[in-house]
Amino acid sequence: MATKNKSTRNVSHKAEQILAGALQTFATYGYAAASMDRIAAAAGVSKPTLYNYFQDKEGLFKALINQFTQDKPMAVLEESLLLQAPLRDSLKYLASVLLDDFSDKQPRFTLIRLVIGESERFPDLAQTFLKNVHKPVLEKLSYLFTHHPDSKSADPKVSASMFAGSIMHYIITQEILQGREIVPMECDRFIDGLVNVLVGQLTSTE
Amino acid sequence: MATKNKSTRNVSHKAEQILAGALQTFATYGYAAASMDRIAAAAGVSKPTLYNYFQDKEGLFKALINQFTQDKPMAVLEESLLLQAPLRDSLKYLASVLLDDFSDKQPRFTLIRLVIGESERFPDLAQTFLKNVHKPVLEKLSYLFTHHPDSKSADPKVSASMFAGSIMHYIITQEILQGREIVPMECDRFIDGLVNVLVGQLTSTE
DNA sequence: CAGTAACTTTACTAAACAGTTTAGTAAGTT
DNA sequence: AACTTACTAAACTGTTTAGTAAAGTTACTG
Repeated sequence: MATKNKSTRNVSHKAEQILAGALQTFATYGYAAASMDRIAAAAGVSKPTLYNYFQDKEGLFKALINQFTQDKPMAVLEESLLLQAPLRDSLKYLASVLLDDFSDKQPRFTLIRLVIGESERFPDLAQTFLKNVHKPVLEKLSYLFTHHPDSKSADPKVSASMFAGSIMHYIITQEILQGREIVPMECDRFIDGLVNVLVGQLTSTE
Repeated sequence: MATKNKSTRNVSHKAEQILAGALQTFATYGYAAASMDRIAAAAGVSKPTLYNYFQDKEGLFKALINQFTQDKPMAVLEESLLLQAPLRDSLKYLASVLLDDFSDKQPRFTLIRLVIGESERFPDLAQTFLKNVHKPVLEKLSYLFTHHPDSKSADPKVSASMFAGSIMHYIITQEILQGREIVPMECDRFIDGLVNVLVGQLTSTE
């Protein structure tokens, strides 16, 4: 009785199973080259079951991307806490959260690659990504650069964009484009330098 | 007699014609969903001619991407000139070159999208992009942050990465993901703020 | 004029694809 | 036992695909 209860509480267990297989397959092949047969096989599910849970390939893809854009990466972090800690520490913590801490890491990077790569064919997914994932991050950073006592930022929105942009660019070049050998940059060194530039490196030697 | 000379001097005119059609088609559909028939039609060329100039679809795609990674965006800019001008001006000029000046703009952004989107299937193209396009930009910026008298950068490589990363991120969010409405940011304000943070905004009010 | 090279149109093959249908199975419910 | 729900495996439809082959067309060249 530990392994079953097929149709009782498992209302959407199959749906999650399908989404997991879809993520793996879309990540490997991209949207167009990922066949529904392969997705079904990767999910351990028959093809008609795919169409039982999702209307068509497009619907499955959109559901997959939308699922990822639901869980905001930094919702955990209270603004009040970030304002109490030294700005340097808060930013370092935010950087580490965005870069690799918890949350499996690789699926998130895959999502970014898919959203960018298919943005011409699925522009609404790009908009959703910006609205649900990117914009909240920017706003939290802007709030921090505006209200934190340590901040001397002349333009908090630009500072926020630089912070988020530098990190997203780091993810793209190092993880997505696999540039660890061609343009090497150690993660901690990057975070340190990034925070130093944005908050001023005066307090570090003291 | 003004329109023809079919096989005389036009040694690779057809090849360029095909590449132009391929760019347009790959940009619209992505790699997998761009059919050779559509590419031929877009290029104004018959399908067998495609295969006369390129071995197969993969070869055509690689040739297209490699063509773009040949012309470095900042090869024009002499290091000596950049060192003589105020750092602020040099950086602003570099930013405007990377963001929109000359070079049609849109094809370059399309290239970035394709390289990112297909990086799983064509990892060697991603490597070529990093080596031929991204790395030279980083090195020129590093050189500038290291040797320019105005520069007080504690870690020039990180400063270079922040500069290039912020601009690439701006291109991705604003142009590729079409975020002008959701996360608006005026281009000049962004460049000004970016340069101010990286060189210090002291000299601007004076 | 004959020849050649580059191209065209047309037609084809073999495979893969999205999506559907059919037939059948395993389980829980009444 | 009969019914329902949820699934599976397999075959099938119609379309699209990459890539090739054949035969005709155009224009330059000797």
